[in-house]
Amino acid sequence: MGDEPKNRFEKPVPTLREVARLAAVSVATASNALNSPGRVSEELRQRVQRAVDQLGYVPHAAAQSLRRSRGKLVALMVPNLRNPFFADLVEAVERLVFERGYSLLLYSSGEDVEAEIRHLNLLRSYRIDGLILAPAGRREPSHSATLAALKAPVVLVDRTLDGFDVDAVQLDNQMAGQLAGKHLVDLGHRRIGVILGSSSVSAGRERLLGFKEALVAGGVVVDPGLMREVGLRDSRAYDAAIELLGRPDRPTAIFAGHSLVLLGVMRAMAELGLRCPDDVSVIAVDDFPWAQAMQPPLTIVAQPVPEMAAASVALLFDRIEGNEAARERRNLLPPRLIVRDSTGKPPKGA
Amino acid sequence: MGDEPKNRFEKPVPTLREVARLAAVSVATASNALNSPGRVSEELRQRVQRAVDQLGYVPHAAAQSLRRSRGKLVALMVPNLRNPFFADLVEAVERLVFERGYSLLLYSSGEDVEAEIRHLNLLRSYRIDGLILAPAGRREPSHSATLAALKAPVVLVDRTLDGFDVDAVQLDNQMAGQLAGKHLVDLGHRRIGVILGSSSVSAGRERLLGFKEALVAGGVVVDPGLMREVGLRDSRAYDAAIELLGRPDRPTAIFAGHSLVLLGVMRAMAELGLRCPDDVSVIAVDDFPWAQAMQPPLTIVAQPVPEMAAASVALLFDRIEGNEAARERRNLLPPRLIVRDSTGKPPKGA
DNA sequence: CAGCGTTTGTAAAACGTTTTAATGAAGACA
DNA sequence: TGTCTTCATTAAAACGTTTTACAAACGCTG
Repeated sequence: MGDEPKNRFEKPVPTLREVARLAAVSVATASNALNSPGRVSEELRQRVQRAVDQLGYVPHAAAQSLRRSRGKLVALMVPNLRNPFFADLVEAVERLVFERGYSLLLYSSGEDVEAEIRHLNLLRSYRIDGLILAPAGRREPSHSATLAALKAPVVLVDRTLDGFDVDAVQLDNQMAGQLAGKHLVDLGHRRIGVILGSSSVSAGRERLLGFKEALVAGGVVVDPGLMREVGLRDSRAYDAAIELLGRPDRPTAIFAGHSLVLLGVMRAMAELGLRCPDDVSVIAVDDFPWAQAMQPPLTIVAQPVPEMAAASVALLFDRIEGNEAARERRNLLPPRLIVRDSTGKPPKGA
Repeated sequence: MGDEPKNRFEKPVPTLREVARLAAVSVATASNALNSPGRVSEELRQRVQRAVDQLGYVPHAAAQSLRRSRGKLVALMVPNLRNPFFADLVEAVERLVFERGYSLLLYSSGEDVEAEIRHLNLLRSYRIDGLILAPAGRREPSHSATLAALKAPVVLVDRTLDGFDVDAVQLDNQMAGQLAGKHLVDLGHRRIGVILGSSSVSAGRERLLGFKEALVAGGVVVDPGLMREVGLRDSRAYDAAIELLGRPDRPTAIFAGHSLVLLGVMRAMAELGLRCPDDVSVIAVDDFPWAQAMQPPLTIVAQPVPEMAAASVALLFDRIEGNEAARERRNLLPPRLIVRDSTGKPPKGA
């Protein structure tokens, strides 16, 4: 009954025109009062401000974005939010981006390069100001064109796309591998298993490289038979661990490429009734909240996530704000070895 | 060197005008060909399509959003990405939203109601089509106005805002509490400690309510002295657990309100050298990947995260697509008890 | 008071779309 | 043949801003 508008939302959103009318100035003046207060007398500025407050005016981002060509919009794409490293990264990036008055478009590629490309294409519509990308995997031929089509600065984080000249922020993965390798060698391990996420992502390759270096430097021969490369699904890490730890001459220590692999390894050890570190020492890259609540608390090579987030955002906004000067910059951040109780001397018999 | 444009991005993004020109039709026809193919002859449709492909045209979301009043933009705000429950939720929601051709603006309130309000206000500019909100805490006076100012449908998830008539998707938290309580009572526990996140979030209150019901139904008296309410920071859960488990008549079982609390409890038990479940049984709400890799694997009341995500998105798009019919709908999803090894009979002496 | 730079304000164009209303062409009908 | 429909196409207005270019008013200087 009645002639009330069926529309659920009573009053339309106030526009700048109405603000201007209420303040008895032109639209141009209203706009100036808000954006370049210098161009307008103090009196009018206040009048406009009052009108804004009274009406609860908020600028229409789409209209602004159309006119300027800046949408105050930044995109972040990660492979997988279930990986605590990326969850932390997203949380930190969101905070920093918000502080600058920007909003964050979030995409998850699900570790699937094709999905990644599809997402990037949808993204084109939004005319984002910049993109922070943790790529799903190795560089695809289409990457180049797709990213260029964005026409916005790109910062790569965590993983790189080979031969791609954009800014990048990464863990010093080689050093991370070295830290882990040296730690195990120093403890006296000589037969060491490695389970890697995927060597098709740059981070994995480099971690392995550093790890091998450390072993060689410690006079340990690296046995290719003790290395496994699982995809990015943890169940496969579990299988690999079962197989590696089930053999008669099982390794005395395992190096896991990242925390999701570690998850599989720990499940496998529980399954096989192996004790840590008494039977097998375990170390991995990627700290995460649960690492210190495990029994035993896990020895980890930690990534400085807040610093990585800060560096990515800083690099990105540097470009956004038009500092075209430098060519691409690569920002390597140092890992930190956190020794807890999952690593110890190898068992006597071994 | 020479007279190349200094601008880093060579060609400007193609516009619909240029598509139209290339296809030798008017802009209107080009637009129609893309949006309402029925209104245009097949021949022209194809010509336009070819031009689009050739130029790599992508519509300008801001311009579209200005003209229609639909931006293909949905916002999701969660309290904290470090909580694996929310990480999973975001991942699932992103996928579903993307499938519908929308993009996701992500915000994290950091469990801070004031930040939440600030975020919501920034959000107003974007004229989003809808919002999925997991509120940081209890309802604030400003919530009502702030959400209304969004002028977009809102779906609450995980937590509700009391007395707020919007669609909501939640775990049946009371049942979750009951499940946990009944499980412990059935095992024979009588002195049971409870550590809750915060009773100012609806989920916490309801879990506690159900838990008590189960105890009472099992003829167990609930001892208020064994209940602790910690904020949302895990360190406080740790302190509470240390205190509760340090007393001479320590409880034989602990019920943790959610996984971050559980984290504190497990650290405390390690600290105190208590074995699980031999000394103390532990159960919590919120499954997470690491729960089954712990020693022992943890008994958990799991939330059906994918279903919750699907329900929220479905409810939201139902509104977005204009089904105003119903009044608010509340969608309670059932929890599932996953019995692993962290719960057992109480120790003999107790 | 003429000339001139400086403020302060505004009208109007522009951004890239969608949509409404108008145009014209081609058949159908008498 | 003229009129009436239908259909495909388009010109132009609109969405809510920012910005450019100009006008008016003011304060100086000589």
